[in-house]
Amino acid sequence: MDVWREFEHNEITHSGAHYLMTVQQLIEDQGYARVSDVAREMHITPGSASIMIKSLREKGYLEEDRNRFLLLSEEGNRLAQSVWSHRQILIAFLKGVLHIDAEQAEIDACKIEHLISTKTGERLLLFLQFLLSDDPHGKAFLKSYWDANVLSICDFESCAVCEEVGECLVIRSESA
Amino acid sequence: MDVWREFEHNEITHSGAHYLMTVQQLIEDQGYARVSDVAREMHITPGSASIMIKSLREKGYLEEDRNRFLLLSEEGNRLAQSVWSHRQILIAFLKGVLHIDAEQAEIDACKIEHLISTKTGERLLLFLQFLLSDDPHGKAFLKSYWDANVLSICDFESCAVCEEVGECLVIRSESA
DNA sequence: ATGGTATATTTGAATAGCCAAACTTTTCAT
DNA sequence: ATGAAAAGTTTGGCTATTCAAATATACCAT
Repeated sequence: MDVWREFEHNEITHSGAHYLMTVQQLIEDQGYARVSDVAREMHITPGSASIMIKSLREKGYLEEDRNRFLLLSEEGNRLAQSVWSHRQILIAFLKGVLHIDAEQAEIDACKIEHLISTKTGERLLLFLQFLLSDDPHGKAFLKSYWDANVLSICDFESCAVCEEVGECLVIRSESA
Repeated sequence: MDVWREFEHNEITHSGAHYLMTVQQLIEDQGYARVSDVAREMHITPGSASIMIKSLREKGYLEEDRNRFLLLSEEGNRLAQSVWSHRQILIAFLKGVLHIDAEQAEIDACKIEHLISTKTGERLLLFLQFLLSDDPHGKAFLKSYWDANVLSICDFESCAVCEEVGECLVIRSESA
C-alpha cells in the first residue's frame, strides 16, 4: 500500500466538509440554508454551489425538504460535527499549547481537520483534557515548558490552553 | 480572506512533495534518480512521472545533469527536507506521545506533513524536545498522563517518545 | 396574467494529477 | 552501424472543483 496515495482517500474532501459545515452553521444561525445561502457564505458562485450540493445529495450527506431547504442527513451531520470537533481540538492544541498565533492556528487547523483520523482526534483531546485535569503534573509541565522556551508567561487563572480546551470539552459533551 | 480556501495555497502540493522526497531518497540510496526510477518507486506510470517532473523542473525544484539524471535544486532540497522533517516530527508526536499505532501515525503524518506551517513544525519539535530534556516535569507529566489514560506503561529507559524524538533531533541537526 | 426579481441549474472552460497507449529517443550489444 | 531494449514524452481521457455566463424556474406584486 502506498501511504502517500492515502491523501486522496478520505471520508470527505476538504471542500465537501466545508459545504456541510456551512449548511450546519447556516441552519443554526438563520434557521435554514438554500443553495444561494451557501454560495454567499462561502464566496463561491451559485453555479459551483449547485453542482457540489447536488453531488453531496447524491452521496447521501444532504437532503432537501419540501421547500427546497437543505438539511444534513444523519451521516452528513456526523461528518460535519466530526470535522468541526477536529478543528476545535487542533486550534486548542496549536494556540493553547504550542502558542501558535491565532491566525496561523486557524489556517493550519482548517487545512488538516478533515485529514486526521478519528483516533488521532480522540487522543489529542484526551491529551488536552489531561493538561487541564486536577493532576498537577500537567500544569507543572506546561509552566516549565513555556518558561524554558520563553513562549509566554504561564498564568493558569486565565491561560489560553484552559480556555481552548474548556471550549472543546463543552463542544464534545454537547455533541455526545 | 476565506480560510477554507487556503487549503490549495501551499508552497508545494502533496504529490509534488512526494516526487521531491522520492528523488532525494533515490539519490541517497542508489546515487541517482531518473524519471523511470521515480515512477517505479512511486508506483505511477512513466508518463505521469514525466509530466510532473517537467512541471517541477519548470518551477525550479528539480534540475538535470548532463546525463539526464535528476537533481534537487537548492529550493527543491529545502522543501523536501522540510516536508520530511515535518513527517518525522509528526510521527514522533503521534506515536510517542499520543500512542497512535505505527500504521495510522504514518498515514496521518503523511497526509498533513506538507500542510502544517513552518512555525507549527518548529514549535512541535520544541515541545517534543522539552519532553525529553533534563527537566523532570516532562517525564513526570507523560508518566502521569499515560497512567491516567491507560495508554501504556511508561518506561523511560526504552520509551517510544524518547526514541522518536531522539531521531528527530538527529535529523534536525544533520540538516541544520 | 404579466413582468420583475430571486433562486437554481446547466454549459463550457480552466487546473491538477492520474491512467493507458502510442510514439520517440537513447543506449548498448553485437 | 543495426536493431532490440530501455527510457522518456505525448496524446487523449477521466475526476474533482472552480468560474463565468446563459438559461430555466419560481415567487410575488400589480
